[in-house]
Amino acid sequence: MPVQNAEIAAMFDQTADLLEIEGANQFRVRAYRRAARTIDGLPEAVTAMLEAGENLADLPGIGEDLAHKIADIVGSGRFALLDKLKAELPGELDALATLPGLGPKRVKILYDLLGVRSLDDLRRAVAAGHVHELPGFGDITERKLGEALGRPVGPRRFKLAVAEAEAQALTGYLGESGGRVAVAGSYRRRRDTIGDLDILASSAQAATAGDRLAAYENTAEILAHGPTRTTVVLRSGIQVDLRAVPEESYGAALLYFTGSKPHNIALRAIAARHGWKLNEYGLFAGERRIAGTTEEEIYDRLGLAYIPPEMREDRGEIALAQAGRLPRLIALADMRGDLHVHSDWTDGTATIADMAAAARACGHRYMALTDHSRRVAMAHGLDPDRVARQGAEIDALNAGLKGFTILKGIEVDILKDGTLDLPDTTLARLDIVVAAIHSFFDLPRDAQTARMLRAMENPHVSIIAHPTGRLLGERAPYAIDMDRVTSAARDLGCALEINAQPDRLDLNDAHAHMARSKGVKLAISTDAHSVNAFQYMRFGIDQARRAWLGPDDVLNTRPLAGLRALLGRRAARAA
DNA sequence: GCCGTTTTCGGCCCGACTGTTTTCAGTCG
Repeated sequence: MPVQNAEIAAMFDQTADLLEIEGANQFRVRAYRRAARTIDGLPEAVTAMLEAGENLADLPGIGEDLAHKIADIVGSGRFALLDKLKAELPGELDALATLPGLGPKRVKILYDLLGVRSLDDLRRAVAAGHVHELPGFGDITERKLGEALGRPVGPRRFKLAVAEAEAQALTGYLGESGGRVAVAGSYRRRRDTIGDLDILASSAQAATAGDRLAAYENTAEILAHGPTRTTVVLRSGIQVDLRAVPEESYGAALLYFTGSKPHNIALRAIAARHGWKLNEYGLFAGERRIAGTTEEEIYDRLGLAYIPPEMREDRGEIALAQAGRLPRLIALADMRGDLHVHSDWTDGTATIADMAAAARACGHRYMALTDHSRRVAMAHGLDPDRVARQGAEIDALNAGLKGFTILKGIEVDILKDGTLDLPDTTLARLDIVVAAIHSFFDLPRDAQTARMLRAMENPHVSIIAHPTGRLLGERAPYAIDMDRVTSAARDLGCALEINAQPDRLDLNDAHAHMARSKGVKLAISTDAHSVNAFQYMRFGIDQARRAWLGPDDVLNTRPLAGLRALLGRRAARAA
């Protein structure tokens, strides 16, 4: 099986971790991390790029040396430098460094002086009281490490929708004291999950915001509390970092704390090339502040078009902003319909009429009713007869609707062998066919990919729903070769879905970006099972913007006639 | 290890907070 981009990125990240522990040149460490981000964000498989004769050294952050190393990894499946580092630093030292308060230097001290190689080793050393005697350690550090070891391991991430509810309550409370309050960080970049909330407060008495956060009723623990920065953990477990900044630095601080970190580093490098300095207080020429009140003036001064937060990942957006060629990103207002909707005919909670009314209340002009097919027995999936009867009900409803249309659709199951759960004769009578996998999640990668491709080859299939099957925090995506799936989607004229359910957000941003770069059309749909679920559309829009999608990339920005034309083009191949 | 409006070597983003120190290193974002 060819080496995946994510595997190469993981190897480089681990190499960076271990190099750091060894005390290697920090810029060499950074080079590996940057290369890992580049590889991870590529729209195409590295193996395919090499086969096509492309020079990997042309990629940002990858030079001759790393290009050769990547080629070696692709050829052998192994990375010699990483193997060597693992031999020199056995155990799970990189995992140790994820504990709060432990970085590369202290991990090295623990390893050198106490032989600590794993979390269990450290647990024993703390219990034995050996840690506080080490240079650079003390009683407080030892106690905090003991506490951290007692908690579940791994950085906890929260779904965007969960973080949003928490953030809105908190900013409402903080805003009561006056001044501006904004949530920055990965929340503002609209990542699908959020590690912590970065909140910016600007007011005449800026420092009081920190005091208010410390006194917030949902604050469970105060980790740090200084004049400009306060860090707490809320009862929900979400960590909150609050920075209080003066009004004239608001834009610089918003830019800085929105990140991403690689984006900031790239901006600072541009500032440095002008002989300027960019920090969270402004853009400075010597002592003189030349920008900082707004993000816009900083981008402008650096010779860049304004980059929307969702694009700030250092995935090529800075070069586009320099050239004035940033794409016009899709917005919620562009959406004209929803193409994945359930009713109480299967596992939805509302009637078709009520769902249509709710979709219409969102400003939509159409919705595709796509209930489950018979294979999903638990949801009372539709057989051909019920599909026909449902179609009659939709005809009757449409006759009474003005300015809104219910499209006849189905979410048909993709069976284990890639055939579909309903006969072509049934599918042919529908306006739109959404196909999805709901079973056999653990097939081997090649088999799962072949299954998906076979389903896409059926010309009645308009859209593949939630193409990786992931449930955030609950179920990993099934093994599937998205490079091949997106290429097949392009070749076959089949669209892929960005499922807007906060638990799914599937395709994710990177895969949707890959699809867009190949010219594949996407549908952004809520998979609504209730009237309130149409509100989820905005989370799908978030991920679409992170994937650089514009209105033209998306099926359901089209007026109904335009949508029918696009769907018809696919169906015409069937005839 | 990368990279070039400082162009093939010598730089590489920058500041706050904590704990362990007694002027600062490490960590974090």
